[in-house]
Amino acid sequence: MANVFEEVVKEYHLFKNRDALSPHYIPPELPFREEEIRLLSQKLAPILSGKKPENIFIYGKTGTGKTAVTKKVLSDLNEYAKKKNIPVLGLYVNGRLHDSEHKVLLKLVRLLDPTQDLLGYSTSAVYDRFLEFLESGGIRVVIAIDEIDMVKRASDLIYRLNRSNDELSRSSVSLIGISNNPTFKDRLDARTRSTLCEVELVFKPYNAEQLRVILEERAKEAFKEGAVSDDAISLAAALAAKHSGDARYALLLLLRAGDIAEEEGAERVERKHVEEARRLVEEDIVYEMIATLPEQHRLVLLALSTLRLKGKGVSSFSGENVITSGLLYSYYTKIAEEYGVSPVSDRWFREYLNELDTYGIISVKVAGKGFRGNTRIVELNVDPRRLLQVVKKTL
DNA sequence: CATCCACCGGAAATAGGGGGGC
DNA sequence: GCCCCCCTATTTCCGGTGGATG
Repeated sequence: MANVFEEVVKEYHLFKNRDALSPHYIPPELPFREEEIRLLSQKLAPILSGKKPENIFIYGKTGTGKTAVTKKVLSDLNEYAKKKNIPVLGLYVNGRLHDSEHKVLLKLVRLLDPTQDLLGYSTSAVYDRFLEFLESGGIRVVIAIDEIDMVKRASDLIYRLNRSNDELSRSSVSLIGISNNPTFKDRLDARTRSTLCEVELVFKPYNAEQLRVILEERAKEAFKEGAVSDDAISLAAALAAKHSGDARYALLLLLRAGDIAEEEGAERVERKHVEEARRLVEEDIVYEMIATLPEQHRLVLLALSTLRLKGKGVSSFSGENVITSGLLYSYYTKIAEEYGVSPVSDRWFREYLNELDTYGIISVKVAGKGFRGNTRIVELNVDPRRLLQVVKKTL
């Protein structure tokens, strides 16, 4: 038998460096973010002459380059400081991965000194070690906390880190908070807000033209010469522009389109591959959302898709089989019991239906003729089989 | 036409969980 | 550590809607 890996590991014929399209890849150049880079580095520059930079709050929608710009500036800062032998460090922490004060502090200590393992120590012990380390080396740090809105009790963390400047004489701590949640800032108490938001940077979404340039540049990295048509790139750019100017989405489209083209052995990535990729990506987003829905919502969807697949429903005056909310409710209660979950009241069930409707997963409409009063019928907007798979996996 | 039915959705009551003050 | 308060999720209550029914 031939080596199994001969089969599985196949050569790409279109991709040169597929990773260049991955969301984690930081390109050497960040087009259309020169101004943001300049501002950010300018605000951080005092740290190189022994002064504490102001704290900075960065806000912008997903895929506007916040993370890439911050990482780029921090890595340049580190590089420069190392070269000039200045005790300065830029640290990057993702708040989604380290979602509590304690976890962030642990991560910081580990970044400063990978040999330290403070698992199991109290928060204040970790904090003390952190300060000790800074002060002993006279190190000034900039701490960037990405997706800071995901950190529980973020204001405590901000307050504590900022206050550490009172206890440090030779060193300092500056913060960069990054968020794409517009309500995060408002949710902070006034004191924390003024602490964190000494300087504010807003990243605007890219437009279609800018996205096209970004994609072209990245495609040069990722694909072999002539392996992508201009059409494909323009379409991906246009679609992403509609998708609130999200560059990450644009890159994902191109990546998936590339995969599809590879798969079918096409000569080039064409428009149709991007169209196909878009369907896939869109679906993925929907099913991802479904998988992370609260349990009760998923049970409602489970009940609905099961009914649909069984073809059970009430026939309307036009002869179609439709599902009324009342019918669905009684079936949902049954399903919930089966899964050992106590069903919610019919009133709240109706709220669920409305929510799922605003998400676009289902549609509810007043039935009109053939049904009493304001009875509504429920329709499923996604494939019931796939939904069933996704939901059952999570129950 | 009067009444019924099946459901809609607002408002108030309640429960449960977490944070903050002492 | 304890208790209270607040916020959110949910239930309870109930008047409303509009076609069906006889």
